[in-house]
Amino acid sequence: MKDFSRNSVYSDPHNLIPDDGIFNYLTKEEKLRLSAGVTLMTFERQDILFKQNMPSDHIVYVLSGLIKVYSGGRGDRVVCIRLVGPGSFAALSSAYASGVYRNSAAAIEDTEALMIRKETLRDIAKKNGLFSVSLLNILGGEVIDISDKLVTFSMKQLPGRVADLIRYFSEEVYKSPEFTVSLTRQEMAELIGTTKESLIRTLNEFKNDKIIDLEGKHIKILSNDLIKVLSEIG
Amino acid sequence: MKDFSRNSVYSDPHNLIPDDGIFNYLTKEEKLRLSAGVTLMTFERQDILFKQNMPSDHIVYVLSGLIKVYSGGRGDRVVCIRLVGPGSFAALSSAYASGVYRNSAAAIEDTEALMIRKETLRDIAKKNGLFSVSLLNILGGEVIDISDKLVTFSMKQLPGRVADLIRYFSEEVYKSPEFTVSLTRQEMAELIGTTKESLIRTLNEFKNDKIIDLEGKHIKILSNDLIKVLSEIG
DNA sequence: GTTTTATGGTGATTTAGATCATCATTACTG
DNA sequence: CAGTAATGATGATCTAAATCACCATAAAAC
Repeated sequence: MKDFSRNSVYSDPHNLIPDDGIFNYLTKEEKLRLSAGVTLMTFERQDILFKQNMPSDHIVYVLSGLIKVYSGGRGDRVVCIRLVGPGSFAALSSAYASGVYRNSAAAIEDTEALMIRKETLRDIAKKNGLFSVSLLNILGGEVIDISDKLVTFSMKQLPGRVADLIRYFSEEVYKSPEFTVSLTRQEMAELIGTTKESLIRTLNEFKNDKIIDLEGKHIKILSNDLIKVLSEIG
Repeated sequence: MKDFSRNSVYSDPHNLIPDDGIFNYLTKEEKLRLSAGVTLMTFERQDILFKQNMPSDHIVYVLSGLIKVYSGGRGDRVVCIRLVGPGSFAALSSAYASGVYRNSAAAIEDTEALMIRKETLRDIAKKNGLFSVSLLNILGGEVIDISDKLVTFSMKQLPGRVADLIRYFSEEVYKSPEFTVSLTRQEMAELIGTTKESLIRTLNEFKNDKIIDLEGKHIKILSNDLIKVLSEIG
């Protein structure tokens, strides 16, 4: 579904539009038109890609790196809605259902991304049914992912949520049972709706129970079965 | 955005497809084709429209009444993801991003709905760009709504969530500052991720504080300002 | 290199809201 | 119309996790 593979999908230096996934549905001519509405940008860790309530002119397509989409609420509390890696879009829903960005986004790792003018993308989608069906698939997937997260948030308690987080990292973001996270504890906590203190405690419980190996930002899953059980019983 | 007006959008008894909203983007011929893949169904309160994990053959378009889309989790805990009233779709995301229904749906009030074969809808969308752009707008709106709910769930505490619930009823479902809910306290609780006991207590606090008038299922907003403040401070 | 600012980590305390128990009331059902 | 089931309501208790208050590193800035 999502492609968070660790390297860039950007190949031909003379055409900004990657020969990849959804863009395969575009004709050569459409790619050219789209390319004219695209800017290639690089971001360093902590750089803001867009901010909540700003007019949403662009859709983001991540080529390499990793970004977080989050919503800053009252006070200094923050909820991280999702991570977006190579081959995935951010702000697609804002482009189709809002004149402003409904969330903020910031780079977690150094990131290369295409900023696609939303008007250009929408014009092309209007005329290319297969392309818009692909966009529908993507947005449908987003609805499902966020719904699942909503269910998780209101039903599972901390151990289950932390197990989910580890599964998310190993299955979708880093695609390995052993990985080095590029997020701080604070950011990890924001991803599962808790505080850094509670996250740290739960991670250490997992370590003591030999479910994971933990050294700073390096995590190794020792018992995938236990992780799955914890994730399922909540 | 959503149309939860209390009466049916279904008009012409000889054509199943309403002359309404998104269906205006279809040609006469497309309406006929779509109509061939549509069944008009009526449901009574508590009837199931579809269940989580069943193969998703149909999309639901509500003509009259009210349904809830929910996710049954571990144990007997349930989270209600959203209500769907006249003029809105259910299971659209499942149709585009999953072979099975990712949630369940049940009628809250007696409901008339069109069951639209998802293959037919997708075929038509593939060829009609304006129609699929409308679907993109709808799915984009769903992403935004659920994201907002996720943020609410992880940031606001009960008074704020109950205030949100009252706003949701008055602004989007019943479209009046005074209304009679067709949901049980249990169902209201499931909509904001709490228990019926806690919901009842909070509603009574609102009543004692003269923020609402409450008599059984009949609710009247006495101070919209306070509701808004509560909703905003969380 | 030394100060300052982020981050990681821990224990003690507090608290919102879940859970449990019980009863009243309404509404289905035979 | 009695009897059972579903719903609404309240009080007492319990608990998971937030909050608060620190300190230890690690990383950035001067």
